[in-house]
Amino acid sequence: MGKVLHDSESGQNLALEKTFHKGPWTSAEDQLLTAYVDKHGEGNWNAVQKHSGLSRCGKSCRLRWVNHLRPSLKKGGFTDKEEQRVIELHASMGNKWARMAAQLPGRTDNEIKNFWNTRLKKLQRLGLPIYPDEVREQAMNAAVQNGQNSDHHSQESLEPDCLEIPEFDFKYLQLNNYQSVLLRNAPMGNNMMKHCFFQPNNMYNLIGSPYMSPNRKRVREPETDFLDTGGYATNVQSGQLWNYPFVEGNAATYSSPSEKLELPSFQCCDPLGDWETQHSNPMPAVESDSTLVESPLTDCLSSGLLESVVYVNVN
DNA sequence: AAATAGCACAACCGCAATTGT
DNA sequence: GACAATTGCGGTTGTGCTATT
Repeated sequence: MGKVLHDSESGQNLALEKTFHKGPWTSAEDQLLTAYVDKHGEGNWNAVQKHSGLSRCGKSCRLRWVNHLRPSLKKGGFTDKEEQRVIELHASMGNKWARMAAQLPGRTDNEIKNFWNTRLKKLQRLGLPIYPDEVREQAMNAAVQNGQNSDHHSQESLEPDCLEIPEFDFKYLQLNNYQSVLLRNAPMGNNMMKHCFFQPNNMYNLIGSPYMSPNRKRVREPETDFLDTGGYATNVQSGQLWNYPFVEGNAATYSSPSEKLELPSFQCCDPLGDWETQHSNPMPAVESDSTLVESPLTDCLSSGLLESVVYVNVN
């Protein structure tokens, strides 16, 4: 890249201004950055280009180091255990990639984010639930317990700086009685019912956001776009407990101009009404990300948790 | 063989928080 | 306290590879 000319006010005097190289990193650049960090340590990233000869901005250097060059990074795909952990963490804290990465040694937020988004797309395309059955079961159990114990929202439990995340703690999940009844009374064979309930948005809206701390002020996106009715959400428009099918495939792309949902809401239907009716409606000829029905499980799926998700749906 | 879709990954961007002056 | 610089985070996009049609 090199340099770019910037017009001065008059447009006559052109000054050379340093710009930074973009795009994929070369091994030479990696070496320069690694050498710099070895010598000076992490941090002060804007000084890198000044002292190392790298023509990269500080942000880019930091990102490269954190995501690729750090010696502690784990290489290779996610193990089943790591997958499980990611799912649990996501169920617990949402799109808090950095926090999730802190719980997964050797993994970066970017890795986790990519993993999750890929997984999400895949599941959405298949019309499958985001969270495996066992995760949902745990959540439901916790929800039932919470129904008996209202002390789940203690100040202590909301302590923001408490980054220590329980193995899989759904104690923050809150369900009101109505939802609990719904869950308990859902027909056993009606997986759709359960799926609806534990789709991401719902899950998120069930969470008391314990990690969005008062101290840690970073509040970049609304925790929910739904009415907060005490730990769970209702659809603003319909007043129902369920979200309507969403249209865009990716969580990140599902947003209104003014506000963003943290997760996609591709939940199905009116749970109180005629799920059967809706479910029996002819579906669009072409399946898209906005298609919410469970599609025939003809796709070949990768091994691991995803398969288990498929399995529970088939049965 | 070419076109297309899906996937995995890398990197950039904008914004907000934090830190330094 | 105000401002600027730096850092960190999450969303998004681009690219290359592979599988499928």
